[in-house]
Amino acid sequence: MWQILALPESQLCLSAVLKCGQSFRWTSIGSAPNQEYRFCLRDRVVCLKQDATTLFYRTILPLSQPSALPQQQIAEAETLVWLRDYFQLDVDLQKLYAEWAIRDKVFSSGIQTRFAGIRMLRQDPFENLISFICSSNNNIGRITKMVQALCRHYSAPLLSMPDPADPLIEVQYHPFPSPSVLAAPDVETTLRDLGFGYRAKFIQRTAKMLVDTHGSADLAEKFLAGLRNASTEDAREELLKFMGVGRKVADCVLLMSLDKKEVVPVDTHVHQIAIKHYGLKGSLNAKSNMTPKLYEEINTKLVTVWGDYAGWAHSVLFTSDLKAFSTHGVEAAETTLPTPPPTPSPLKRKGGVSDQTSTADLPPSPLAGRTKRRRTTEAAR
DNA sequence: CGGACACCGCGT
DNA sequence: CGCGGTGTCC
Repeated sequence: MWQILALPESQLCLSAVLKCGQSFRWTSIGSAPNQEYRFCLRDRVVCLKQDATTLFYRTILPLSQPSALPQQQIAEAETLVWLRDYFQLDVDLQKLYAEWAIRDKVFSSGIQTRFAGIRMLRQDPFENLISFICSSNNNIGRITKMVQALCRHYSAPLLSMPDPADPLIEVQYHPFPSPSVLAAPDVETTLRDLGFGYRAKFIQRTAKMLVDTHGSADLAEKFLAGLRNASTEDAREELLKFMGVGRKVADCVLLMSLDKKEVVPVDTHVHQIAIKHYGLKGSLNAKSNMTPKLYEEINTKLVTVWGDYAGWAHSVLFTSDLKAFSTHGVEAAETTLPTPPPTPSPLKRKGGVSDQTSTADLPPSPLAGRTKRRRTTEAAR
């Protein structure tokens, strides 16, 4: 039943951090052995699980007949191809980490070992675009709920299965809705009622603009995916045309969906990291507005430090700074390093400047120990 | 062009 | 009050 997901480096199974795009959820595959993580991938639900040494996957097809073994094998083969694409397994991550460690002391002193195996996912452009439109003035926990509400409300469930943690609960797996569905005029009102606030209009307008411009949802999605072949500057220019998409959101989509590996999205959080570790001017206390000029300044600096995969490096630093991962890999680092740093995280911020990454911002991780599980019976992919 | 300011709702 | 910002106005 379970298939082996062959990995280019063993560390991935132990400490990969997966940001499941549409659910906008950070989770660590390695943090809770043998727990399942599931998400919709195109026409199916994919389950991931890992033991001490290996990452496994399996495929659940909708309406799948009990037998049909050949069909299942074909599906597993397809899933493997898609997972390799989704995890971008052809990118040699160890080589990248080695380069970052040479270029950057922050990497070589702790981060490199504690946060090994973190790779950028190649996420669907449309769902990622909408997810990040939701992210303005917002925190991860609420963004996750909003995107799940979007899926639950605007797409039919692919299938339903018992919750791995509690088999008495059936979980419905909804794919991300199509642009044409979200383009309907009444979507704005509905999303407002669902608590999306001013972002309701952005989502509806963006979806409508996509469908109107390209004629159909299918062509719209093909257009977005086609931006993978455009230059970073051209692709960014296209993204900035959408309502609710500024520089930060555009850069997130460029990096996480459009293969622009060098792009470093700058938010207040990254700003703090840049000040603390990379000599950017600014105060850790005063919240200065992010001007285009300052954005470029930070961006340029970080690209200079990290090189042409700067966006990937940024993801590692970002994860290491999340409170939910503040103790991640600390013990491993202590046993490996002769002189371990006394602080749990070298990047840990001080003071109450922007404490947006408290654990309360994060939804319960499906692979982390479940202490308090929400009663929701549906899961957006 | 850069600098204010509002924007929704939720958590602290 | 502030949040992993953006549109709009001046």
